[in-house]
Amino acid sequence: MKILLIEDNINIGKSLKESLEKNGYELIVKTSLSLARKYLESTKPNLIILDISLPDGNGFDFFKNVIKKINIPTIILTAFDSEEDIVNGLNMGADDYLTKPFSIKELIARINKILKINKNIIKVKDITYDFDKMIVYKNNIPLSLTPLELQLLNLLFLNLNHVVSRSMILDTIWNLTGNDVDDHTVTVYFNRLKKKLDSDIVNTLKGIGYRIDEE
Amino acid sequence: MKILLIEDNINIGKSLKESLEKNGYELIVKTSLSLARKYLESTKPNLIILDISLPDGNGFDFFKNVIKKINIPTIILTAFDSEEDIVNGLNMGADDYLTKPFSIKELIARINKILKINKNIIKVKDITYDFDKMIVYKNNIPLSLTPLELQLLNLLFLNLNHVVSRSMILDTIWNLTGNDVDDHTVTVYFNRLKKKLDSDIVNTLKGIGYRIDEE
DNA sequence: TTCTAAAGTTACAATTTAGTTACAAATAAA
DNA sequence: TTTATTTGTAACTAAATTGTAACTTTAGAA
Repeated sequence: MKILLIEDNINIGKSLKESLEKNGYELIVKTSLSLARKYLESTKPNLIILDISLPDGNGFDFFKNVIKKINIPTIILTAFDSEEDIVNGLNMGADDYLTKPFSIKELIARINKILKINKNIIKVKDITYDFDKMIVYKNNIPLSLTPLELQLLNLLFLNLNHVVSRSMILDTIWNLTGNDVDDHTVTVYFNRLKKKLDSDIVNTLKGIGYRIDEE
Repeated sequence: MKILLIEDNINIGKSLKESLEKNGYELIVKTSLSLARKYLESTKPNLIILDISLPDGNGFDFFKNVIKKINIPTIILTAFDSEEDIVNGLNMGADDYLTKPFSIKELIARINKILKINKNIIKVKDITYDFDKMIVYKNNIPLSLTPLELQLLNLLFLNLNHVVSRSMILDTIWNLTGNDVDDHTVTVYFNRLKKKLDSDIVNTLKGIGYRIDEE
């Protein structure tokens, strides 16, 4: 498990590296937002620990503009301990917010919790979908889906509990801005997908789209 | 959303009740573990806020022996602020751990996070409308509406507390700039919709339009 | 209170939509 | 190159949705 620490205080970086490695994590430390951004271009860590006050900018903005888009769980770790900052950080979508000075053990406990929750595996009824591996299992037995079927299912799982419209599907999977496109293709694909899944996890909303619900 | 607070300090109970109710939550307060246990026999709240030091026992044990078994998300809220207690509480499986004195706003932000509050749900009387799933529930039982009926209702919910005129309906749903269009179609649709909803949430304003009011 | 226009109600035929199956073209693998 | 797999299209079926017409009721103005 890879954790990225964005923090300019070198002492914190050093002591965290030691503690986290003892707990089986790999810690990468970046001391500025620009270095972090560069790192994130080529690597996707499992979790980010983010300081707010950094030499080349503000962590809140970085969270909103960069991290949210690539969807990596984040703990904000900062000296900014005002109620407003904490509430703001949490409401922005940070998975946790810790104020300095902090307990390393507590941080590790909170990291463990978040990584446990943010497993990239979703199970709905008898179907298990692994986002990282892009594998679909039915009762733990891998299904063989074609690339397009997989993309389709991926889109549905990415929008778990949300309706995905046919036009969005055509747009995302076929890169077509649905106007005079053959709409039936979507129907046929869902038919194939449903047959392979042999499970009623895919809901059809006539005239609207398709949806998978969490249980 | 029902939240159970297990806490013997009556002042905390009172101020939390007020704040949480402002945020759309229902708070039930129990001042001892035995009372809480009794309550949990007949009801399943969506979240529990648990104090540790209670007149008839220890919150940690209660969490392990009672709450974990019925699997309800829990925030531990206590004066026990030692690193050991915090780590212990989190590792036991509590969803969060806050120490007293605490900020009510932060608590609410953490509650929201845990409940993953979906702001895209509106409830009016016995009808619940889920914008994400595009489902309408009557007393939590899904109604089967046709696409146009759903669009119609969607329009009314989007304009909650505001009148939607017939011409706007024709314009939005039927893409017609209402002139010589058959106006009665709208009437018929509202008739069908009202019949399915079997609830008096849709108000008719003769000569003006239709409206749904928040409670 | 009466009258009238607006809204409610019911029934039905026409249309739309999704599901299904089959097949040929395109692509990838042996 | 041959073979297998994947992909897009077409034709058909079944079912639900939709719009209209004809008739009734209601609310508010005169």
